[in-house]
Amino acid sequence: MPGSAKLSCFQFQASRKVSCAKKMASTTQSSGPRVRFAPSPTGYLHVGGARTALFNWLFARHEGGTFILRVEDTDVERNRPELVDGILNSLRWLGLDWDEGPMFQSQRLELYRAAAEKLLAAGAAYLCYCSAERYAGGDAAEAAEPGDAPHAPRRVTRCPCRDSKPVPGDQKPAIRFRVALGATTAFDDAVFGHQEVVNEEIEDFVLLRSPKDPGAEVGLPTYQLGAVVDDIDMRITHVIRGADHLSNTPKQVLLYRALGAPVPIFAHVPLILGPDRKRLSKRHGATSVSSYQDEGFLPEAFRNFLCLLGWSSGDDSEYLRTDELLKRFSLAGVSRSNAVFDRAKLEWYNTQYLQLLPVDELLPAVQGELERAGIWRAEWADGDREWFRRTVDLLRPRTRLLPDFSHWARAFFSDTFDYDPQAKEKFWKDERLPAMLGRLADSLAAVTDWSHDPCEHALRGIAEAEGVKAGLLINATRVAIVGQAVAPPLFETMVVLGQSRVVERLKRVLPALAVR
RNA sequence: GGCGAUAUCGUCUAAGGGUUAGGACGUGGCCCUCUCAAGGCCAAAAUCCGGGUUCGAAUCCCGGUAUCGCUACCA
Repeated sequence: MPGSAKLSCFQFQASRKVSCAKKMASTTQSSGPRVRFAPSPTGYLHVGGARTALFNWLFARHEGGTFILRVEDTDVERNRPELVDGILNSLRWLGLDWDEGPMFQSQRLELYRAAAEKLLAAGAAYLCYCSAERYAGGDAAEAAEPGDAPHAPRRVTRCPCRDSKPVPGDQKPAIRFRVALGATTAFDDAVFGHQEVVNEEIEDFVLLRSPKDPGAEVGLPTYQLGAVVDDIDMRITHVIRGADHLSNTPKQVLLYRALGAPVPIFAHVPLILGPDRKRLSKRHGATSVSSYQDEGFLPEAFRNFLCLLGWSSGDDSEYLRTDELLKRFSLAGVSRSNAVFDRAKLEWYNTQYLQLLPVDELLPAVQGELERAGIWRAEWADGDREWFRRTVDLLRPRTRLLPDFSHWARAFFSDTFDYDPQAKEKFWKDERLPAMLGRLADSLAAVTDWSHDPCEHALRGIAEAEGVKAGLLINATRVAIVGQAVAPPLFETMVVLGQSRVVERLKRVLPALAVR
């Protein structure tokens, strides 16, 4: 059996790597748990992956451990290296910072090959010359059209190469793990509890693929080998990942044992589903983190929402800021059943954060949005910062997503804005309005102390003189100065816009009104 | 087909043998009001089915069903 001699290779590798990665922070080496997030660059970071990353990150931070990032890019067919940056950016946007990595499996191939060779030498693995088709044996029916050809019950197929001395065929061999029969494999999952399977149910899974490249001696590692070898090498103590791996875990437990390494603690987290309770996929619309970023969600809101999908603090808290999350997070709170991704609730979280966040924390996000819209002005960052702050504060109870600041609230930041036809239709009906608004413009122009009450007095005075309800004039004025039916209370809006702008916009609108 | 996992309002979840089964989103109503939000109040809304164990079961056990996952030289 492989002893500590086998392990020493990994220990050496591990310590070398760590000392390299940590050469700057050489002071206090954390002794807490070590966890990792290991995406593969076959797409953008999707919400399921993001939540897995979040749980890992929360666990690491809560426990004072280390969060490691590893890119699992061993599938050359589906791999898209250019996607890595996007994944890293999404993690950064979510505020999930990592302590080590990103490591790339494609750059660590020798490690996996060495491990496979050792297993081979120890008899824990064997060479398999079968093509994938031949290995699958009589199971070709599986590829047939669904609906017909019911499956024949079968046990896991064992490759003929396993026992007989294999005859090399025309293709180079893959290396398969030799699952020991007549035993069971068990582990305790931190979320799903004790798991046990009889080894007969575990197929002799591939460790190293047969080389595609005619020149290559050995092939690329499969997920099972790569993940286990790396988790050993990186001294991962807790493997927190999606529940789709629960059924694979016994294979990995077998691998840890065969490699003479301690088995980490596994914690599988339930999957995220679409509204139809199918696994969340593109069919359900936006599934990538970046698309939510683009839509104008706040990362903290998104994080809060994601965290409460499949995890509960145990009490009734819904609104949990990051420090609160960090304080409370534990694997014990992770649910065992899959959760439906509920966009409406996500939006609710966003409105909550838009309103409850200290304004100053919101300003950079709003600035970013205005920049995107091309209406940001540099003076709002320094001289007029207080004005900007007040305006954002005034607007935010009515915002749901960041683009609201540059869409319906555009008139607060720019002099070029559109008038909503429905708003005009609704509030510019009365034929007395042109005259009243003209008078209001004059009256407002004469105000000396431009603030809430004088504005209100001016308007109500005119409404009274004309014998109309103040509301009529208020609503018409709102449309005139911001182009929208939806906006903050009128007199606060006036104060924020400033006297000259309000008067100018009222006058500008008069001709159009008179025509009606 | 085999193996595994899961099952509480439409959705996210709380209640680890004794509660009128709680909260949140969403939905409906009312209040507030200058539009629209926000906010406040109220309402409807659930223990998958069947057996056990127990004085007592959402909770423990068994069976069924449904759903999800794995069953790849994907991860």
